Amino acid sequence: MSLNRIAVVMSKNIRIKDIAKLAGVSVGTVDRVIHKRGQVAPEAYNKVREILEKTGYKPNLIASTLGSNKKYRIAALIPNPEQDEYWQLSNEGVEQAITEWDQYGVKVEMQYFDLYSPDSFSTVSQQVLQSTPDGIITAPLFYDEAKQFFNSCQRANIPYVVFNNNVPDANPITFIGQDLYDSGRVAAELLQINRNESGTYVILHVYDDIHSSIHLSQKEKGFRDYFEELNDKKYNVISLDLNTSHEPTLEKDLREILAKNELKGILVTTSRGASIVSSMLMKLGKNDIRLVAYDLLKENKNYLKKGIIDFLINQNSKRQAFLGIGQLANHLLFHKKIPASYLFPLEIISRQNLASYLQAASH
Amino acid sequence: MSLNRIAVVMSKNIRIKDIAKLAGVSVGTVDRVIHKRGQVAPEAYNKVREILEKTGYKPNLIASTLGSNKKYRIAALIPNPEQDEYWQLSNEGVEQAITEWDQYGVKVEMQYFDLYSPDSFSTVSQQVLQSTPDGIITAPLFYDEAKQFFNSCQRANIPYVVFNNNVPDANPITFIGQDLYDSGRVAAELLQINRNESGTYVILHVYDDIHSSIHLSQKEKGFRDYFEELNDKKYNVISLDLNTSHEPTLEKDLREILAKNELKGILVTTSRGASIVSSMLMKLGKNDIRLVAYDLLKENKNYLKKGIIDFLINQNSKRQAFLGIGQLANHLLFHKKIPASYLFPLEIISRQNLASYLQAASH
DNA sequence: CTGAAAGCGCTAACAC
DNA sequence: GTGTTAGCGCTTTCAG
Repeated sequence: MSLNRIAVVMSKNIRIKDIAKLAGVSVGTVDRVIHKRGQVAPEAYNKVREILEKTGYKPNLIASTLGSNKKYRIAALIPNPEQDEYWQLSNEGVEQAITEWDQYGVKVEMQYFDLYSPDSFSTVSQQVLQSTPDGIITAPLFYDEAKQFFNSCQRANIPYVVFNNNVPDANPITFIGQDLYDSGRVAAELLQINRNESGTYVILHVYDDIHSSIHLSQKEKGFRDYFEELNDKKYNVISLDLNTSHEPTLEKDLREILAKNELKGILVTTSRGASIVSSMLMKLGKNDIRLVAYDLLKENKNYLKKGIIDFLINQNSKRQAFLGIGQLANHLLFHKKIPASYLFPLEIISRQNLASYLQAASH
Repeated sequence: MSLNRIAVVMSKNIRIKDIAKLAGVSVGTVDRVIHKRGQVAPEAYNKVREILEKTGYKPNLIASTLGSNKKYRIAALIPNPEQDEYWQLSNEGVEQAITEWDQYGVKVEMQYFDLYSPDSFSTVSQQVLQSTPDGIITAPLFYDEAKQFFNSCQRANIPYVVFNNNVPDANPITFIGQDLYDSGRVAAELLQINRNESGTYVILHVYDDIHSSIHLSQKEKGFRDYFEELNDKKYNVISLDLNTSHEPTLEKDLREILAKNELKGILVTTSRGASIVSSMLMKLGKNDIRLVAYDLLKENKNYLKKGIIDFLINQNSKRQAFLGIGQLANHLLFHKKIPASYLFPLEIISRQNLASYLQAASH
């Protein structure tokens, strides 16, 4: 019975058993060559490889996971969701992933660190390492501490995925996030489009913290480049850091900025910075100033509906976390090839398409 | 040994075997009550149900599919992809689904009908029925023919999902598409925003075919409502049908329309209608007219990059088809509850975020 | 270095 | 009605 004959007769998927028979060895040996585990005589090895090629054998992943009956533990190292609504969304993504992957024997343990404390990150990351998970997902907010953590992971041979923002030389199995430079460009476009009058456009980093500076400066670069490429002197771009959490100070600073007559548009780079800017704009009755901000936070959605915020750019941290865990699980469970990075589209949300996004998020 | 005790001791997932032991029956019986197959004594039935509840039993889908070793055939009844790039995208979605679901024993057979021929749809749909697939996915472009087809499906007890556009009383297991009314509103907003000068906004149905009229009129309604709600006489909205495929006629008509001085913005409702409008705008050097169109067709992407098209609204027909098959497969394989409709977000694509979408589409 | 065999959790045919 | 059992395709011990 020739190979061809077989291929024709049983167009059914070919099994390890079939390979074994064709190669004149046992399933055990075939398994050994497929997974490179254990020693196999060169002769047998070559024969099996050959048949594997010829038949185009594709392992049945379902049977594989069932057979190995392995349980995997993934550690999710993220900022405390109670500190910030943006991170609450990430947390929801993790929770969604937990239910999704539970049936495959993948458990996800959440580990929260203090959003504002590098030390907290270090401490918790140590704990994570000590628990020797099979995989890790994290958002590396603090450069130095993250770097050290990743080194430890590499030494311990634990695969990790990075989401939200990347850091140089992180070398995760995959990075999940957005192109922040383009994000800044999109924001600029939304503010400027159709607006041919001269005027000032300001980019505000509200509640900015040192750790996110790289993050935000990329947005700023995109924002500035967009206007520069227009090559039109009538557009004036300025950027401001309002990195205090003292509300009165913030309000005072903002009041000054917003008072400028020639102010045409504002981009707030931090997702939770948008609400205070919105409320000030509302108080001052400035209806002709365009406002672009980030993410579907509760307040942001409200100000979008009211028409104070004109556009939101969705960073989709929920899906980022969900997908990150999915990638990790696929890597662990099915040994799937994972792309080095998965960049999310820059979703533009206005009052008109908000509902469509909210609804889609619920599935 | 109390239930509690067990829950604590083995936080491992509970198996059918465990249920059987706890209920004092065999796995066969448990299986019968879970799947309502075969007769079970009321007593046993209740006991098992009770244990099922108490333990919160979740079937292991992996084992389930492996054990049942069933093969499913899904028929995808879509327009010939060679006739239209939009449908080519759907076709790609189907192909993607094929590789995705192959390992689960789900085969998808594509059946093409002529995009412009209701009769072709009828003929092909007959063939599909005769092949008695386990599930069907289709885009019901022709109302009467689709209606009849769905009736037949119901009689044959074949589950079907509808995507792209819905028709009244289709009653699919799920509908996958977009909110077209909101789609029109989004388009209007993108044309009008920041533009405070008075002027005319036109909605063009290019190459419109009778069959898609409901489809397009919903977009038109959204478009008109947006402007009406602005309640400002300075905006003038008109709509035009250019339902000929005779290019010279089309060009002549277009030239007339575009010549109007007060024309500020155009929405082209059909995805492939955008390119001719774009090329005319370019030829006439009309740079101050805003253009909004649909979908990431090759030409549309080019005109977007060139700045002729300002925004594209992405209908994502590729993902629609992919997801539709996914829903069907989940229904067949895992008996998962499927939402009655899955509405896609209205994605706004500009020159600035185009790359982010193209890249995301490749994963 | 290799083969045999016992699982993984669920399904479904079969016997009683 | 119900229990038993042989698979599904792959993994992983355990002899030899």
